[in-house]
Amino acid sequence: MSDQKSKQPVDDRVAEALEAFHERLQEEGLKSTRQRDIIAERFFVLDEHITADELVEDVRNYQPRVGYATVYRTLKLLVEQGFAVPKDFGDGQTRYDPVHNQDPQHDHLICVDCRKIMEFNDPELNERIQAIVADRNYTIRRKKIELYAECDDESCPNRPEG
Amino acid sequence: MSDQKSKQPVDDRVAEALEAFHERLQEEGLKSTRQRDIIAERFFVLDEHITADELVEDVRNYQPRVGYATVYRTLKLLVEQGFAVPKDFGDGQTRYDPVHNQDPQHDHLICVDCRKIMEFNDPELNERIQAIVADRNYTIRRKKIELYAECDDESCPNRPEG
DNA sequence: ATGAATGCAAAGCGTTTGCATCTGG
DNA sequence: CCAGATGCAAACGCTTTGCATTCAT
Repeated sequence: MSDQKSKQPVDDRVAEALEAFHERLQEEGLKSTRQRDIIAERFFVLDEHITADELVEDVRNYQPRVGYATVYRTLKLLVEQGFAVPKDFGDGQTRYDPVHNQDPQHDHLICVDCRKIMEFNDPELNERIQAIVADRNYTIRRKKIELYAECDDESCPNRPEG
Repeated sequence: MSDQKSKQPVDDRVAEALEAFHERLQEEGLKSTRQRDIIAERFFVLDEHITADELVEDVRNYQPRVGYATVYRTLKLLVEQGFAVPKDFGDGQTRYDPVHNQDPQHDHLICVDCRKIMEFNDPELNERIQAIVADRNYTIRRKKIELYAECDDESCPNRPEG
């Protein structure tokens, strides 16, 4: 029922990601600004399927005057540099997942009723995918797997509909 | 006028789909109008990963004054009634796939360089997915699987590199 | 100091909606 | 007839961009 991601020290993971991000900025000759750092840090801390909107709101707790443009630009940067992956679950806004060195490519199981998003990582599934791609002489870059289903949570408003 | 993609009787499949669509309209007390019929027919005929925009352009060959609103509304109707599935490949616009009774749920392999979209259907993959969902006491409704990879086509740009 | 980053507002883009007008059952 | 469908334009929500200002290096 409950699904915890890991007991690893989250702060360490965040710090590691931030350090790598900062390194990359230097390598690229880009600047490390206050808002950029905060946005990246909060992005790694939140660690959810965050929308730009949610991130703006959160970051404004630390940097009240931050603009959407800056957050979008930073998200774009994070994606370009491989620290984030954009996801689309069909609700009109793009969500972003941080890419941790450890947990590389998880997939998603989404309840069609309550919209709860559960992550999973299934090695057998990944093997099969690898085989499918290799059979066709492709070289895989990334995958997007979303399973839409009904969960059996009591709190799920399984509305019958008309 | 030369755009057949299989040797199967495409016309039959289209006719079948149209008939089913028409039936459904009657069941729902909805009307069968000229533009609605054309849009649905062209949608089934094109049978690609069509965007609303492309469909409008195509339909205007038959119904010049058709508006985006009508096409979007018809696509929405097709989705609601189970004749179409919206897909998002991350390029900013929604694409639609017709749902044929036969070929139920195919997945996609997309070249990150030339954007070519290849369909596939892998029973083993489907089995594993079924297991993943069942293990968590979910009931699957639909899935979205997109594999982004580099193809080895000669016509594919961006091929070599470092 | 100087080019990059920010914030604001305005523009873009795909999609949806309000409304007056048509049309099919 | 009359609810439902259409076409147009305007509205919408998310995302991007132009530009003057600010800031890191």
